[in-house]
Amino acid sequence: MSASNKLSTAVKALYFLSEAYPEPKSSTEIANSIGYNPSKLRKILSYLVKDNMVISTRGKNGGFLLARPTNKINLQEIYCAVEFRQAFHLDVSSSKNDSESTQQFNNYFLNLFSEVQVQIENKMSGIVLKDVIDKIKN
Amino acid sequence: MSASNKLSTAVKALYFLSEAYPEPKSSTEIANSIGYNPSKLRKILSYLVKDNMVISTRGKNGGFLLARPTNKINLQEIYCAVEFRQAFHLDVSSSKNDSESTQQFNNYFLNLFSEVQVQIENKMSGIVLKDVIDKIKN
DNA sequence: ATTATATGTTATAGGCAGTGTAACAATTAA
DNA sequence: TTAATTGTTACACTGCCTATAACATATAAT
Repeated sequence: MSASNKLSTAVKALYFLSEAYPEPKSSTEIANSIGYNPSKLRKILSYLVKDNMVISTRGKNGGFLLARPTNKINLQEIYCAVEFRQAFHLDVSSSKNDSESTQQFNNYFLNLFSEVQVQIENKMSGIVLKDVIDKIKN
Repeated sequence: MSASNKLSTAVKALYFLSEAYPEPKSSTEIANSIGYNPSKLRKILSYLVKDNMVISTRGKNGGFLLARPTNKINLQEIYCAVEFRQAFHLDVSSSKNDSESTQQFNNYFLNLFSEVQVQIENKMSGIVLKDVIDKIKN
């Protein structure tokens, strides 16, 4: 992948917000709790805001608030929000003057990897934030 | 992943060697054919030699030769030979002074991703070089 | 033996992405 | 009006991959 530091950071932040709910929390508070840089965290949280998983309010006493119950947010959604590349993405070097067979190999791997990508997406879609939280709490 | 330029390059080279068999081919010949740098290609081929998929002979009239029939080489084996990182590898930032819940989240994703990794390995193990060649030849 | 040729390995320079941090603009509640 | 907070941009640093060259090692042919 490189399986997304951003994904796990987002999940940790969402967990923190779910525990704090309904009190909004600042990026500094969250970052201190999960051991991350406030500025980078704001960037990640801004993606979650755009995809309606988190509500943000600026200004004094502002902060971030969970927008949905934890069983209405799945991992695939979080992943897509924070990471633009597919989890399992293709990286074959290709140019126009490749031979025909080279291009066919490239296409073969393109298809193979998109199949794998679908499997991963299905798996992650089936896991909601609540599942993860329940599991780590034992 | 980043799904391995090296993997597809190795497969292209193995295909070229299977067509040339039993005549050995030099890294320069192969590289020209598949559009790659001879020096980098030698590095990749050296891994295939170590894992007994290819035989190399140095010196005049030397070169590379396929060591096994194409139905006895699978994609997973090629991948492991040329790429050290797992196809789907974990990259969570962790340090000693992480909170307990942070560590639990890290472990959760570690497990999740290793499950996915097993799925990918199973899929790639089931595909032999011959399958790929047959498919690209239609 | 010598030579030509090929692999195997090391080195180097450049690019590109991710990281960690700071700084600033935009916004808003008090 | 002010203080606080998000949202965004910038920057230096690192690490990894790429592309290429150069050199050490080995070997078949002569």
